[in-house]
Amino acid sequence: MKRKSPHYNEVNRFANPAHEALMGVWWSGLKLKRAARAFFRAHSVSDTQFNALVVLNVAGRPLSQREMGERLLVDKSDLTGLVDRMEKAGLVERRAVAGDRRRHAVSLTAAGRAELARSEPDYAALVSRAMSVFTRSEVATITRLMVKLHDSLDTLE
Amino acid sequence: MKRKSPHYNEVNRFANPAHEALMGVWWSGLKLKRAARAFFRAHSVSDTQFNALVVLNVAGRPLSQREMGERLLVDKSDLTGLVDRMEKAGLVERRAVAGDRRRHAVSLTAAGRAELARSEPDYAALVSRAMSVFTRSEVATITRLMVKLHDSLDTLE
DNA sequence: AAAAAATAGTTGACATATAAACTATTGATG
DNA sequence: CATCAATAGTTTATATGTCAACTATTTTTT
Repeated sequence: MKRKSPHYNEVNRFANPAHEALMGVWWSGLKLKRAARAFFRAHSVSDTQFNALVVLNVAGRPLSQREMGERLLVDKSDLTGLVDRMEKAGLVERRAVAGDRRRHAVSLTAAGRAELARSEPDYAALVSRAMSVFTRSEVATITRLMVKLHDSLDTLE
Repeated sequence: MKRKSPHYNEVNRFANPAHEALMGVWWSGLKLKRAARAFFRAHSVSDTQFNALVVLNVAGRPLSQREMGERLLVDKSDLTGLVDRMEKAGLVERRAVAGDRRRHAVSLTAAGRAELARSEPDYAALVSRAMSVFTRSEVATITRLMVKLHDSLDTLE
């Protein structure tokens, strides 16, 4: 199987090993996004919308748009359009929140749950395939190092 | 220093360790993008444009838009707008390619080189700060595992 | 309680990203 | 060389993402 694009560390010559490692994560993130996008093109939701469905499902309760934004790592202003599109597609619904008229409670509809059930098995298979090159120990290492990077990036701001 | 957002592995409960690891990379990529965006807001280029300048500089020769797209992992159609904006800002220029009238050769201008020289030291400092939580060995591990993931994702398509 | 600050969401302006359809050009193949 | 395929770039439509300014509402402070 041929590579479509050069490696980031072939394109660049990194003087700083830390920079090389960071760019590896950056590029992997981009590649994951592209792979997810390509995968979800065959489904009736985008990767972003799928993630939103997962977030709502995992929460197990309606979430405000702010809460969704926190969990999806996107700006609150993006939720307006995203929830609009998903509501139009019948995947979620907005409801009024008793006691706070600023807030909307966003929840899954039956159709949203159905779409999630339809996509998840294929998605899980894709993830397994992508990660099959790693040993169990390497998988654990990735998780540990990414949590560490996560924390480091949070303290940067 | 307080965390602004919950960990991805707090928000989700992953049944599959491989999925958890993959989401760690996904979220780190998102966080890196956000950090880069915030950093470059103080400069006269965006993070995407900075990366484009780096790619041109590392190549050491004019690149076609297709070549830039390959190295930046974006679709060729995005290069039209990106190069437009950068050309308007005086950072790069398009020139005709002798022998192929389809192609444009995109190269850095003096202003582009100057912007790169101005941004790079601060950027390098930021990278060092973000990666300072890792040992030398961990840095090498990240690079190794990300190259492996890279290859795995390429063979998926 | 009145004033000030914080919060939730929307809007508008813009940058970025993809896919599909299109034009122009070049290369490959009979 | 004549046709057909591939390539480079643009355009258009749509989705995603950010920020700043704004409205409405709630909470905090005084």
